[in-house]
Amino acid sequence: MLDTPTEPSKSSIQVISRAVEILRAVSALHPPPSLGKIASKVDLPRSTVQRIVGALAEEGLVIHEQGRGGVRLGPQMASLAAAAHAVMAEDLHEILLAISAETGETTDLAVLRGDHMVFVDQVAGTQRLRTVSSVGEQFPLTTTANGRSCLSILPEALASKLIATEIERLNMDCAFDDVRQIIDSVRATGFASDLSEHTDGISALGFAFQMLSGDYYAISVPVPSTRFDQKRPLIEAALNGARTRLAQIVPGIILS
Amino acid sequence: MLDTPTEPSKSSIQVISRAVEILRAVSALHPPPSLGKIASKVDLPRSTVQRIVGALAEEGLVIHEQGRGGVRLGPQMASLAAAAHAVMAEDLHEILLAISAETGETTDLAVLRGDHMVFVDQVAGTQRLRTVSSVGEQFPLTTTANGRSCLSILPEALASKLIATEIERLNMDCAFDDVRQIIDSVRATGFASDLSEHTDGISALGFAFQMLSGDYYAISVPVPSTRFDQKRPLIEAALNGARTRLAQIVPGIILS
DNA sequence: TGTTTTGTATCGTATTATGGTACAAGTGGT
DNA sequence: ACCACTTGTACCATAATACGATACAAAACA
Repeated sequence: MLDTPTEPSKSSIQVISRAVEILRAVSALHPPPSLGKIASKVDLPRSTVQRIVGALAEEGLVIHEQGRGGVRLGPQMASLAAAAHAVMAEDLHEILLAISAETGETTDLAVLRGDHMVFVDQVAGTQRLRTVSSVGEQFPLTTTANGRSCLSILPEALASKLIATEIERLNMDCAFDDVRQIIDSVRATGFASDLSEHTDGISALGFAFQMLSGDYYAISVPVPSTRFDQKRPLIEAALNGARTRLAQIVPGIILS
Repeated sequence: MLDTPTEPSKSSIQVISRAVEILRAVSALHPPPSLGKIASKVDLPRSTVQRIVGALAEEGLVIHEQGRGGVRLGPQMASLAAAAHAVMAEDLHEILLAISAETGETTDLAVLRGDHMVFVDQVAGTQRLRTVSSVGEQFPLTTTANGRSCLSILPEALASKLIATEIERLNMDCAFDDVRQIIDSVRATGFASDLSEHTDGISALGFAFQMLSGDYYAISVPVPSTRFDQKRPLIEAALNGARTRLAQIVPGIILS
């Protein structure tokens, strides 16, 4: 039909491909687009767009703006979204379990929310002496392994802003460039560490990734500083395993 | 092809309907289902399911579990999900704007997270003397309008548990049944109120709803108690307008 | 007023998805 | 070891399916 030089467009159902393309267009175009706008954006006949949008609307994936024309993502989209989120949460939890099993240490999952890291999941370690922190707790960015790892993959401007505000907020005695240097070394090694800098006696190792939803997550393994050096290779191996696992289940994910 | 006594299945693209059905099946079946499982669940030939799943996989909406078979919701689903969430947030913000314009008062949006209400959005009122609270703040359930409205639409068991724990946590002097009675009256009137019970001098009126994502939200209008009685009819009207607006843009929404 | 864009509907055509069938690999039971 | 069953993958003739040009009323823009 149309030569597609950019996309091989292998063998699959065209309608679904087109429908997804339309959904993307709807979510991208900001004043709720009309059928014509969508048609020109995805380069399809208006009538074709009409049918597909009609089908999507019947499923509740899009809704026709009441009154004047316009198509927006619908509530059923959010419903499926929630399901997808739950699945990802499960996947991440399994990854935490694996890390914890390999290292015997506690493993944490945190997400960047505003200017804090917020713990959203945790798997306790099997060691007698183990670190504790609770889901929902908030942590700073510049002094923790997960915060630092997130900073290392954030856009330059945003990272700088967050660092500056946190230095001011916490009245830290370190200089802005000190933090920058730490972040640079995180980028170089792929791992962020925290050597008793946030909590005395606790060190941590971690890495970060950005979900396709746009959220920044970080996995970190905090351990008592007394055995940190000894266990570090083991933890790094486990974290690398988690990284490859993540890359498998989320193609195109941005890893630290 | 097949008689569909339950569903008229008007005129639309079957593939999309089937694809959505399959997506739902994938998200519902808990051990990541195989093609066969999906096929029997949605009552379609395996080969058909294979093609559709293949197409969905090419779009990243589902992924084949590595190793042994199994289909899960994919990362692109979460991506679209995030877009849908953003759209809903915009819609809600517009509703807040409308309420605030109609009443001249501040309007808040809160979501139930764990055992707290968390403010997620706010539109400031135009009155000289206006209430203030900040996004991210947390509020208890039993003494606030938005908390009470959420309790009124929560499943009975969960609501009871949350009420009990909060009474204990806050060392409240009121009895469990007192709160239950308040919630019952919320159910009867459709509005939850807070008459200077949470913050002295501030009263509020609100209602709650459950998004298709499963989250419980509440919209509330806090006003200085001095003018609460006078403005109450106006606020109720504005809130009712918001309710109908919500029902329009989110068909099937559960309102308080 | 005229002109463009909106949503909606119809309809003949051939492109499209269909689903029956088949095969190799792997699993669980006996 | 076996068999029975399910897994993912592939092929292909068929007709049902989605296609898209065309048309129309209404509303928005100029």
